Amino acid sequence: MARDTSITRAEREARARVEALGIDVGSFAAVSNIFRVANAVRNHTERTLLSEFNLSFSGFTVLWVLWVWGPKESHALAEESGISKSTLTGVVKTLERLGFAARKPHTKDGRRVFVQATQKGISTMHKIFPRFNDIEATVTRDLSPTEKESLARLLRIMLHTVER
Amino acid sequence: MARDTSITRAEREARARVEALGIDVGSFAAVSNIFRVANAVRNHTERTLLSEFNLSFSGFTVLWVLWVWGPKESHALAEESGISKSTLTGVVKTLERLGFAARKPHTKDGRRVFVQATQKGISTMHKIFPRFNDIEATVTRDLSPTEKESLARLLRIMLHTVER
DNA sequence: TTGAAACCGTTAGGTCCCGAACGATATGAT
DNA sequence: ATCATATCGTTCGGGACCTAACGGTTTCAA
Repeated sequence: MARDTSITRAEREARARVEALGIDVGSFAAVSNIFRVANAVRNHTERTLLSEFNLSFSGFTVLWVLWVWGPKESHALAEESGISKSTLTGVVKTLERLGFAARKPHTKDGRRVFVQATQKGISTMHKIFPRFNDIEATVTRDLSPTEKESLARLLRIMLHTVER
Repeated sequence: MARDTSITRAEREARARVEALGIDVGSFAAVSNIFRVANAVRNHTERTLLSEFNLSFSGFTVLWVLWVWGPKESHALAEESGISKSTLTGVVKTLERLGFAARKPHTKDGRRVFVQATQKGISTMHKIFPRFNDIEATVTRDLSPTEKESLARLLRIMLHTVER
């Protein structure tokens, strides 16, 4: 049986409304579907996995960054996690309360603060990440390995365009 | 000059950390790059365009759905916008305060409520949407039309997998 | 050495966001 | 006709999220 790659009713409706305005439908389709997929996967992950650990998606992201990169200064951690510095303050507070992360003042510069994952944070990531990857595998199960690679490649091109 | 399609330093670092755990790297790369791109484009759009109209990205999305579909009941509007019913209540309140949307009670069923875009809401969308599409075109400018179509197609497959 | 400028993380204020619980309304079986 | 059940939108509590403003710290030039 052929895979269903047809556009959704919603997308068809949107096009009809939008075509009159001289819109670039190709860009529109690409970008709006990125939002749809990201939103769906994020919500699903929060509900079915992260809630079990009292983690928000951002909390998970921040902890993941700390796990991958080791201790990081706040501004760099916020940047890498894709959130603002002020949001990070709150997220780290929550991670501290949960015992997943800790603050560590800079020895030389009184303004700067390091954040690092605790042992509990790391062992929790060891529990969560394989299950997170299961979700990633599930939501991409109808793509071939080549298609997954192609998808990642196209997104990397966009990322490169956007981030500078 | 060849386009830069290489993985980022962050992604390389992540792989090193993660490969020991028997992770499906293909799914990981595809999904995590979706989040990165979605986040970057969303933030950029809010800062450079939507803030001008005091709209959040969700507010914009909801108004966009109303523009495309016409009046909708709350539960369907929330579903279509990818947010919960309770969140929608707040977003619609904001849209009402801005004069972009209005509530309309159901004539037969006292529980149900219709939401619709006002004239001001519609004319605002006429202003915003072309500029939103400009952003979409910009962030995809390094993709060929064929690549954009391919990207949208792969995402539609995922959407189809996730949404049922 | 002292004062302006730059930089760092936090706080303040407002909206978004969710699940759970709640009141109001409708439905359907008895 | 009644009462349990289902459904609808809202409220509540708590965290996430942003920008702007802030206080503390460092840097660097006069």
